[in-house]
Amino acid sequence: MERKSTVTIIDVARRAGVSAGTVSNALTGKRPVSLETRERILRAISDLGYYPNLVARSLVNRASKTIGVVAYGLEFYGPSRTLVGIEQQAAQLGYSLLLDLLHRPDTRDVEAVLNAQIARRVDGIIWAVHEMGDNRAWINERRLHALPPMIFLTMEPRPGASIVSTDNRAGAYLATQHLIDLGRRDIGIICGPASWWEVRERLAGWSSALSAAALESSSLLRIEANWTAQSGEAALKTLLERRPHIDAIFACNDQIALGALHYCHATGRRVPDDLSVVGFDNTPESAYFWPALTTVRQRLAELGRVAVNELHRQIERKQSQRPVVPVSRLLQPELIIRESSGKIPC
Amino acid sequence: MERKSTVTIIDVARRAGVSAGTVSNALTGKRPVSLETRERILRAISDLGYYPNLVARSLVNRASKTIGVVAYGLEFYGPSRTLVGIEQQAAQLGYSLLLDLLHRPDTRDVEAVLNAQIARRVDGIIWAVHEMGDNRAWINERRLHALPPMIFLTMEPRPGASIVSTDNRAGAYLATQHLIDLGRRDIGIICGPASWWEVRERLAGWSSALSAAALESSSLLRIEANWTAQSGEAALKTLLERRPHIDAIFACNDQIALGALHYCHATGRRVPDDLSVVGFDNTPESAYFWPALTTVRQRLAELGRVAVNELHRQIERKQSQRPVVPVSRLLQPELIIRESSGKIPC
DNA sequence: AATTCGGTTTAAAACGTTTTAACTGCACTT
DNA sequence: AAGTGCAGTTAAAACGTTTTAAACCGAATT
Repeated sequence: MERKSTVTIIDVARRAGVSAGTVSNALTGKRPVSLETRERILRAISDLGYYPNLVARSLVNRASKTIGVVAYGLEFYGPSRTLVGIEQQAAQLGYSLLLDLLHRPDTRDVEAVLNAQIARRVDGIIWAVHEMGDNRAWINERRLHALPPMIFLTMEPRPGASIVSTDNRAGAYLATQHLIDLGRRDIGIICGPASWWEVRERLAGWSSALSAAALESSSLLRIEANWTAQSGEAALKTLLERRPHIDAIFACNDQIALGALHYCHATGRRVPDDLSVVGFDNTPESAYFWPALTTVRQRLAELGRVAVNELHRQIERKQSQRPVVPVSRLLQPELIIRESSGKIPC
Repeated sequence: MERKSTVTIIDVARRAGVSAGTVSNALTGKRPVSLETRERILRAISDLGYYPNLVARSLVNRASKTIGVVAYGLEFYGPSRTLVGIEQQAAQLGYSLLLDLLHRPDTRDVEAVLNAQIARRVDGIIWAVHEMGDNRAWINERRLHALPPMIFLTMEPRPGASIVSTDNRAGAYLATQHLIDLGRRDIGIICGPASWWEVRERLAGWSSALSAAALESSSLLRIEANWTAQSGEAALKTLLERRPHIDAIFACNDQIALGALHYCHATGRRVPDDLSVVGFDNTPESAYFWPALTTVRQRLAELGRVAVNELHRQIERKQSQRPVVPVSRLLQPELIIRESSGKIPC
């Protein structure tokens, strides 16, 4: 069990009185090795404390059993939760993770990071940077074809691209419909930056629920925040100055909702009676906001796991020379009803 | 700029009418190449769209420009924030990150993950799993000596180990002293699991501040929670049943504090008048709790950056055959005073 | 004129695996 | 008795770099 300076497959071969190729075969099981020599080899391996050098293996295999992950905003709940899901499933399937973070989400110039990952011979890439602005301008079918298999998270459908995403539109619809069902009639939305695709989807869900109920969804009821509690508080203030009789708010994430709750407390508004509030994400803390937050649950870890599974399938197809067909998946969110939303008091 | 199936350094050499070694020299700059041939080489590189294969480079260099990160609990604020710091500084210094997550924080059997990282020839490892129970039993000076350079986060000092950590004891002392200064006399603590080293440190800080002020720090004033808001709420309930006249709480993280606030609201206690609450971490949301939370700020991203810098230094020393001397660093936290703590009302 | 020298360049040998193609025995057919 | 197959093994050739040791060349020194 001693780990010497560095013991190679040749040392093992020598000690087992066999050739390096045979040791390799015993290890990978790709071709048969007699029981007796296998045992001798295994003993030699444990005697010497041999552990195969995966770098050398990657070089000859032209595959590294590594998935590249490109992410942004890991300090936020959504992305980090998703990463956990990615790692779990990757580990399950025997992959390691090579992690790169973008420092700005709207980076158009992705060549450097893409090249760095490819240079390390990742078998596939999960692009976990949300779509916003034109940070997807570099994607086209021809380009994708020249790259290793890729899965994009949270992105507008595009020919040739495999996408895994929460159904944001459905989630926003659920939240809004819930408020309508409670008798709310003036339902505002505090959304994230409209340059984000998922925000536009949530806006669409909100406004289609309102239209279906013949309620107003004018842009006067809509205001942008930047995902933080601070911006949520400021947004609600502005919105209420503009439309004082708003009786419900759909906040596009739980932090924004938290800021909104804070503003209500500070100005003496009662939640849910005067103003009902619904968030999005179902962060663990949201159940302990005051009052406990009604919100839309995304299965973020599941998102990551699904992405890895799909990527794995594509990698296997590619390595066996079969054609890779892009597949996209939409995950359905779910409404969690708590105490920040309620009927209009009589 | 065409990316062919795979273009190697030999293709470049051929096109530039030069040997592979010279291309390598031009690229790495390790030995001189005449201006004229360098230009020819660079042109060939861009003509062919060549990008060096880092796997091959790692094999011969026996160094991968990769840092291994072993973490736990990435879905929580602390660890994910730290990881962002690690990534930033690593990218700055030209390292990639190989990420492995433990699924249980108290895993004693770390051989598998350690071996996997070493097999991929990481240049160094950041062990970002907090110390708890005996999950550090495997560490000893001899063992460390046989491993690549390692930095441990948040761990009790040990001979031979390099450690980077927040000064948890000092942070707890700050929080408690603040409550004492406000005139509070019955100061409880809701801590995380006492098997965690950082929790024991915070307990020590709390009790030493109380002792210094000649106040009680009996175990009746102390209760454990499991870091979640839910457990924080339950803990405060129990604590108040046991000691009804408690007038201040130091919560060992912001989530626990959130749960405590929630319980106060639910039972009609006024914060900060009836009960002052101080948290730990300074999560972005804590400023928007109701009331805004007084808390202890840890510089988590900085923690990660410091760890990478120190690891980098050790890697360089090791690669140039100089002795690697372990170095530990304690980062000082800072008290952020908001509205959840206040003087005893007259 | 012969020697030395420093800047460039190169062919070949690593790095540690897997794969290929060939070669054993040996049992089984014909 | 010769041929066929098959399980097991091996030496050598990849994989795509960097490094080593040697060689080259023109200028400067003796």
